[in-house]
Parts: sequence; C-alpha cells; structure tokens
Amino acid sequence: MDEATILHADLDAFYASVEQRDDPRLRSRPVIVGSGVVLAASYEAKAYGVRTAMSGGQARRLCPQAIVVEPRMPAYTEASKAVFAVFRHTTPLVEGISIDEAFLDVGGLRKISGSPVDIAARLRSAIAEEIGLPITVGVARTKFLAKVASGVAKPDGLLVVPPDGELDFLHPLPVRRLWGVGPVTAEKLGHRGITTVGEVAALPEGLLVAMLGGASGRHLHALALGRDPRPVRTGVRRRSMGAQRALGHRDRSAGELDAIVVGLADRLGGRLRTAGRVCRTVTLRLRFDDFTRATRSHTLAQATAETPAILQVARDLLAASGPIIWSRGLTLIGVTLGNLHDDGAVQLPLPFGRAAAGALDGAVDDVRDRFGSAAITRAVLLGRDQGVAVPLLPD
DNA sequence: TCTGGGGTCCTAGGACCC
DNA sequence: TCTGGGGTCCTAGGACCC
Repeated sequence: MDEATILHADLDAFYASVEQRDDPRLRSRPVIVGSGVVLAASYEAKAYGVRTAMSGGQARRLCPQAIVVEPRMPAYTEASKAVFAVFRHTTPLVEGISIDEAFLDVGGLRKISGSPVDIAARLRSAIAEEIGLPITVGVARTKFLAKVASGVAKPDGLLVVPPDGELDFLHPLPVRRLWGVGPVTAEKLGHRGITTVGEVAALPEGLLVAMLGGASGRHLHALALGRDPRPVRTGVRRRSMGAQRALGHRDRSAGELDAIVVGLADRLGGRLRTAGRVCRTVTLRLRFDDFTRATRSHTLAQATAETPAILQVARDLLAASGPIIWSRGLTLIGVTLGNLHDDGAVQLPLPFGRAAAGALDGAVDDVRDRFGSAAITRAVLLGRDQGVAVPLLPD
C-alpha cells in the first residue's frame, strides 16, 4: 500500500488571523473581516455562529461584541507570499489552491527531512514562529483525504489518515465533506436517504451517474471509496480572469451601467497586460434581484489584451442584454476574460483537422525557419481556426 | 439585512468540418 | 448525391469552491 505523503496545508480563518496578528487588541476576541458580507471570522466569532459569506447584519446580531474590520487585501497577499515561501522551502512540489491553502507532496524526502508527519509538524511550527499565523495540516495518501483531514483537524491542528484506516475515517462523515458536494447535490442525495460518505460508497456507480451526471457521479463514487489518483501539480495556470461590481438594489441608468463596464474593462485589461497574457473570449455576467444569473459571451478571432478591444465587446454584449436587464432588476455586473494565452506569441494559421499534432510540428518548423530555433520555448495549440501560438520569449 | 469578489469544471445543443 | 459517424468550437447555464 502507498504511503501517506500528501499534505494539505490550510491557514485558519486567514484574513481574521492576519488582523489579530497585526493588532494585539484583537487577539482572543471575536473578529469579523468585512462589514457588508463576512469575508472571514476569527474562531472566537465562529463560536457564536458567525460564518464566511454571511451578511454583516446577521453576523452582528449573532455576535454584537465582535470587532468588525475592513479587509486589507495587500496585507493578506503579503502574508500569503510568505507562507508559500515556507511551503516551497519544504518541498518543490507545491500546488496552490487559493490564497490560503495548498497541497504539498513530501514523498521521497524521508531521508533528508524525516517522515511526512515530522515534516508537517515542522511546517506548522515554522509558519507559527516565522509568520505568526495558525495553520492546519492534513496528511494522507491522496489529495482528497488530506483535504478532508485538515478540515476535520481545524483549527490549529495536525491529522494523519493512515493508509489502512482511510475508509474508517471517511465513511462516518457527512456527504457535504465530499469535494464537489454542495447544497444542491446534498439535497438530491438526502432525498434518497443518503447522508454519509459510507452510504454514497455503498451505491452502485451507475446509480450515482444517473442521479448526478457522468462526471460528478463517477467522481463522487471514487472519492467515497478513497480513490483519488490526482497528483500534486506545480505550475497550474489561470484559465480565466474576471472583475465584478455589486450594484445594490437601486435602479441604474444606462450611463451608470456603461461607466461600470468601462471601469471593469479597464481594470481587467491592466491585469491581463501585467500578467503578460491575452484573452479571446469576453463574458458579461449579470445577476438579478431574485439571485438568478445570466451570461452573454463573445469569442474574438484574434486574442487581445487591449482595453478598447475588450471594452468594445463588453459594450456590445451589454447592449444586446438590454431586454433582460430592464425587466429583471439588475444587482451585479461582471466581466470575465477567458481563453487566456501568453502574449508575445506568433500566431500562425493552420489547416486543422485530424492531423493536429503533425500540423503543430510543421508550424513549429516554420517558426524555426523564420525566427531561429533559440526563440522557441513552447508551442501551444489554439484550436481549429486559430492555428498555433508559439511564444518567442523565454519563460 | 437576502448574499462579495474571485475562480474552476461540467453539460448540452447547434454550427460546422472532414 | 445522399447519409452517417466522428470531432471541435461556441454559447449559455449551473454547481461548487475559497
């Protein structure tokens, strides 16, 4: 049987912990970050039932003595960078999942660094001492089990799931612990009297697929049996980038909506250029009074990072959305850029088809002829009518 | 007091191509 | 000329995660 070498490291109540670290008056007291909506709550506040994503009013009613602070994103970004530096000092195999959590694979480090449990314990004390933040670590043979372990061990804990004790650990847990089971799926399962992971594991895969669809059904079936072959991956790239603005419930004029879209496109264009990437798909996201949503998207023939080009598409989509906007009570506008690629790529038209791989080789040869082989670091297939993009700058 | 601002992945139908 | 199979891309919606 394989060894438990995957760590899931998850900072506890991250934003709230940073606030408590930076302001001694907040320590040991209930702290809520964010006044409109709760972005994070310290464990002292969680004891009163305050939860992330709860409205500020509800949170204050549950815990009137809580200290509410406005978020300081730059401080959290900086703390996150410091924590990830400790992660990468522990092992090169780090896969970040969000600003405050990551998977680490410490397999093969036993001779140098000790057992995975020793490594996890040292990681926790390093982050406590060097950065001043509490962190929980789950250790298991798979990513999923490591993540569940850290969730169970929170806060400020360390939990190992031994390979021969996986199902004993997993099966009594509620289905909501399964990664990918949210309110809707939990409700569907609940209808059949299924409330624990063990009960999911006892179902035939076919029944889960019929209930939840192919991918979700197979995924859940595998997880419930402790199967999760996904490796810890480094260098995962962002696939989309978005910005949005909540509008409240006040009616807005067409001019106000346009000004908001201009602001969003401007922000996104800047972020895109800073990241050295270009986009091809622009999506307008709308949310309404009743919390229903709509999206309208358009895909360009040529990728771009130019604000005017992005703005033009966003404006066209907004104009085309007029009827639903004026009839349903708009409460949020967002713009998301998708189909992201590296900028600085030479884009070559290609006759696409079944010989895509061969065509890619041919295109790379073309670029070699034109620009010299040293220029080529990587070639990316863009799709049927877009050809290939060959970045000419080193990574 | 209805609910912020970021993301990921899946599904399904239609267009289009070979 | 017609039919069918196989495949990709685009769009829209939805569930879920932090």
